[in-house]
Amino acid sequence: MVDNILPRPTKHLADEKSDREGGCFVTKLFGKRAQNREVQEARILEAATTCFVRAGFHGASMNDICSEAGMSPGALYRYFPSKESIIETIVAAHRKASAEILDRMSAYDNIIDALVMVGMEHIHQKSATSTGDGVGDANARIFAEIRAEAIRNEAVAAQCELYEGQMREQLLSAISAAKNRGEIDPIGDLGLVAATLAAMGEGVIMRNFPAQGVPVEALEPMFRALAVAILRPVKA
Amino acid sequence: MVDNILPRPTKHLADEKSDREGGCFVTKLFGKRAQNREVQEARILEAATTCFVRAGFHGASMNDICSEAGMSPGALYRYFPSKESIIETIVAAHRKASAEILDRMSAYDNIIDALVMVGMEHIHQKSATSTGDGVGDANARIFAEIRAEAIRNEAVAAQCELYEGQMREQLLSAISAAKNRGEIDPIGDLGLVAATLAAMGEGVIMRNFPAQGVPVEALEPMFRALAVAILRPVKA
DNA sequence: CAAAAAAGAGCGAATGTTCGTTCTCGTTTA
DNA sequence: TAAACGAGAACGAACATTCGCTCTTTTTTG
Repeated sequence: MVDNILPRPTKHLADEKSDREGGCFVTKLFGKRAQNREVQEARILEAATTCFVRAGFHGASMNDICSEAGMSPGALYRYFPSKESIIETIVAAHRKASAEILDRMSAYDNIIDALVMVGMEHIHQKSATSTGDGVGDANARIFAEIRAEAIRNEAVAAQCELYEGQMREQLLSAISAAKNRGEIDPIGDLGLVAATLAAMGEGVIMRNFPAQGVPVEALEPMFRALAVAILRPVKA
Repeated sequence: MVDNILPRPTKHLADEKSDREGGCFVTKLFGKRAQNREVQEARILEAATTCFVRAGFHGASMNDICSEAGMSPGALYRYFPSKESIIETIVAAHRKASAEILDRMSAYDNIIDALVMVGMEHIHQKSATSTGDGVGDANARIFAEIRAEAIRNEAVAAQCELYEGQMREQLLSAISAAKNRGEIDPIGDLGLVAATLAAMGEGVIMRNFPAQGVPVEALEPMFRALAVAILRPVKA
């Protein structure tokens, strides 16, 4: 899955050569060829995301993706070794983008505001592997697909766990810090409190209210009420 | 060899005959054959549910379902005309079971208690088309699968909408009744409030906390806090 | 009521299609 | 000039579904 950096290896002389000429090595990493590779990979991921949003991971065929990317199967398979690897890349990008939203919590000195920001940013989030001009609810659709896929696909589950483990930790440490400085008085066990907040937030994200005509601003008080109810800020 | 070419024709006298003797009619509806049909259909649905929980709607093949049901494809296809129809039947049963939990809300004179009951009952809910001795989290798994399938499959989306429309109405009328009798002071628009409650509840159900070692009782205060935060009961 | 006919139930091999992937070969690039 | 790129036909496996057939149950007929 990771070794798609050197398609069709024929490894026997490769090491000798890269030892022999260093210029080749630099070209490999930063030259036109390498740049093109990145561009093509991005093109494939974007096309795949479009197809997956439309038909799901299993409903979209490799031919669909090829057509969407304007590429033949032979070409596409030079960049990704399998459909599975495309799915895993997209899942990882999606969950990573979610995790990065949590990084911004530290900019807030108020845990409630921080949580509201996390929720609202997720609502606004665009699919990490598409350039925005597709269906508006692409992110919510992909998210539902990922949750279902994680149940049956171990590799996808591992990708989710990788980033969601980080998210759990960040959430937990933010909450316990707020508790320690006397800002809140959460109901129940902190781990459960964090998990419940995350699960309830996910429920709203998946329901994709903006696509149903609900204005995004209307969701802010909902997130705030949720955070207040579970964390119980103490009066100043 | 050649003369058995016409084995299954001749429907022409059927109507006359069923008019002639009512006994046939009764036999058709309640006789051994009809009973057997129901038993077989249930057997297929249970086997299909097991396979779908294990591998998803698209990951499970008809052969898998046949093996699980101890039945040949030829036999199975006598009871369901397609895989699609099995999926739709299971989806409808699942969503119907959810909707029926809401029916019990009317037994409560307190809207908060009623909502907590709805949440907890969903946590305890077993898949409607299986006889319980399978994986404990079958219901949550199927639910995630349904949500993803509803995005791409119009028929499944319609089944969901049918029952979820009922659920929305029940929730909305319960909330507005409580508001009218001065029991609560909900934040924001009632429709949005109901939708948010449902979405957040779904998030918890899908996360399937009991399967992750969280005791079910621990979830009750979470549901209660959620309901209190969104509906804001007024002090007596 | 017995015999005959029809319909139902079941099996498992066969069918036609779709799909992910690979192969072959011509073209471009460094 | 050798490696990378790319196109598109081809391949083999898997899949949902159907077919031909046998055996059993129900219904009709003489």
